[in-house]
Amino acid sequence: MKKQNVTSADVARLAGVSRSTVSRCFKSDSRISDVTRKRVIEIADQLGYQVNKLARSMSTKESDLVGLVSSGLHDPFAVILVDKLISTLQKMGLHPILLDASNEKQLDISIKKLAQYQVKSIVITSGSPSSSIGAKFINRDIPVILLNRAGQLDQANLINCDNQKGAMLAAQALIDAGHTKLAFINSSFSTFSGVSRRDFFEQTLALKASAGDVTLEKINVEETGYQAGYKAALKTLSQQDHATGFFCATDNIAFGFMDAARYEMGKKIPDDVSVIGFDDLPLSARPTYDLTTIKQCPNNLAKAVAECINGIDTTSERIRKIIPVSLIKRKTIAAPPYQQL
Amino acid sequence: MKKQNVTSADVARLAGVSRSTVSRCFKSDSRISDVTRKRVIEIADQLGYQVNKLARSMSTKESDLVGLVSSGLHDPFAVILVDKLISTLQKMGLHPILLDASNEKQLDISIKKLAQYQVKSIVITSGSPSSSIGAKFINRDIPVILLNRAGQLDQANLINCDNQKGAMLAAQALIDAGHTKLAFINSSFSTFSGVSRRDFFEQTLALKASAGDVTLEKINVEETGYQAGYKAALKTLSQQDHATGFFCATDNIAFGFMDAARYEMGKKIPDDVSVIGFDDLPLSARPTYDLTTIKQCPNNLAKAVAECINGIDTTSERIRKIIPVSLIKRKTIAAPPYQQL
DNA sequence: TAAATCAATGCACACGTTTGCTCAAAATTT
DNA sequence: AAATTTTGAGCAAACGTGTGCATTGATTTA
Repeated sequence: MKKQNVTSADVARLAGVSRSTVSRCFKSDSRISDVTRKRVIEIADQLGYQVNKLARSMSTKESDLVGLVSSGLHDPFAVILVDKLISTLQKMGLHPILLDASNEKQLDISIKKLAQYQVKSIVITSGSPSSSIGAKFINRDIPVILLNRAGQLDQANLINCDNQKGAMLAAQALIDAGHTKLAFINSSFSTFSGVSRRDFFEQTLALKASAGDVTLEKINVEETGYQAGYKAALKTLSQQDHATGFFCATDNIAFGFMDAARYEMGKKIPDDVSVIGFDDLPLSARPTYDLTTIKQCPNNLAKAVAECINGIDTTSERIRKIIPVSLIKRKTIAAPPYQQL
Repeated sequence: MKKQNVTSADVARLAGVSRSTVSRCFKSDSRISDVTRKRVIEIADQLGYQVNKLARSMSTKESDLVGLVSSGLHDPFAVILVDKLISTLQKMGLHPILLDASNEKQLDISIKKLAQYQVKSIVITSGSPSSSIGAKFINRDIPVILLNRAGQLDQANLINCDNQKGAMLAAQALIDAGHTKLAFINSSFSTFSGVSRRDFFEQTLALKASAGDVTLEKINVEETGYQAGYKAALKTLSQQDHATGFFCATDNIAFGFMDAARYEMGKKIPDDVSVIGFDDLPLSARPTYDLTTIKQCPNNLAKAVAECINGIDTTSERIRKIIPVSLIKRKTIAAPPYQQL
């Protein structure tokens, strides 16, 4: 009992023109007299006619559809990023099909289907899809954009926030405050961003260490996000001679760390321990945490993706883009406590 | 320089069969000899052939695409809900196209495009799209599902959490603790859920009020979410004889309320004021808040949507579904302080 | 005024599937 | 062995649109 779709033929008949003319009325470039166009559009509206994009795509071999794969919306920064991505794409007239990558098996199936929809491009945010899957897309000439994610794929376009600069700023901030016993907190299921930050952090310290001596403890916990930070605090702060300056791979981890430090271990922040995060989530600015952190701007990341998608047609070059970060000073870093005489 | 798509004709040629046969090999129902099917599929795999869903949809007039409109991912509960929706739909072999409804104008355009993609159904989560838009879809026989949202549209399918029960439980909890001066906190840009909870809260109190006397203050603030709660606390707690039992329309509002109450107004929770929220966000269980709240289960909501989408083919009846809620007792409700002798 | 240019529109094929109908061969029944 | 049913597979039309080419009438140029 489905109502028959109203098609271009219908409006053509009513307008007394050919289907071609109707078709051209809905594209900007074609030369159609203003008077005809106006009449046709009017009749189309009246009939409730809508272009069938599926048919159009088939004919033009182009599509407004974009695949957007994210490993669930559990990580708060991922949420903000996806949100920005969606609205940015929408403004460009592109339509994202979302894919959940939490379940690797499901993902494998679904990602294939994405190709079946002839998506214009596929953007993979930090998460777990195996690189072999991305390769499949490249085989079919569907451009792949890796966002804040490892770049195993040679042919993919890469967009990353400046983890190196961020890690450097974090190191600098802790050292400037006088800390010498530092630690890096992360989940052992960490994403590319996490290990990248750790490596650059370590690297920066190695440079500084020549001046004074600075120790670095690398802590990985078999949890993710908030829970990882929580567990990490329990573990490390119970030790006799624990570190005093903590760089958490993400703000979310920092929240867990702070909560456990305060409520379970009775530590004061920043009096007893200093903490710095990465992301600058909205929650970080709230009085509960007031977290000093490295800000990466989702807007700029989204903008870069947009430019990348548009640019892909024109250039065959793979794009490599680094998005700047900055230090946001709040209230979780202070001088280390006066400990041993 | 686009690589030519490999089509069913290509695999047909190589397999020495007709296109029809290839087509039927990828559908379950048709009668094709096992040996042919196996050979065809093998060749298809080898060629990297993928069904072109656009073409298929055009032929079958069916689509795996589903429109999912949400007013941005700012509200934390919305995020969880959307997340569950995406993974649930994915499991069903459906592909959600996400639409951001924050910007009403953009939305109007984008939602039209959704129809152009011949979506199987469109689900609108709590948010702002005008009801007239929904009506457009119904005109085109695209089923509309309203999720936690007002049901102005007669022909739409409705799925809501049990706001009535929730409000009742909240009222009961506060009254049982001994509170008589109650308040309801909400954003003045509130969604349907918010006003619904308020109305049921008031209604429940009216019943109780016959027994003892209970006052209700309704507070609306010109902010949203966390900020609304924050401002509300500043405003109401500065008054001489303020309420002691607060029902916040959402957990997120409750967080703002608690933060302001504690850090700006110097109140202790639950010693000075009691708070109850709605949603049961993960954050509510953390020690920072440990918020007593009404839990609504995103899983069940998503499941209901799934069933609804599936059921729509078979029955022409509009679906009305209420999803149960429950009270989660934590640490933000206690007896009111001993105030006036 | 004849020739050349141009603007507006129609024709018909292409895009990649699905599916009702047809048909031949094989299998089964009488 | 003849008649019937079943099985496997091909033909061709349909889905709704875009677009190169052809056509026609109007306008400009020589």
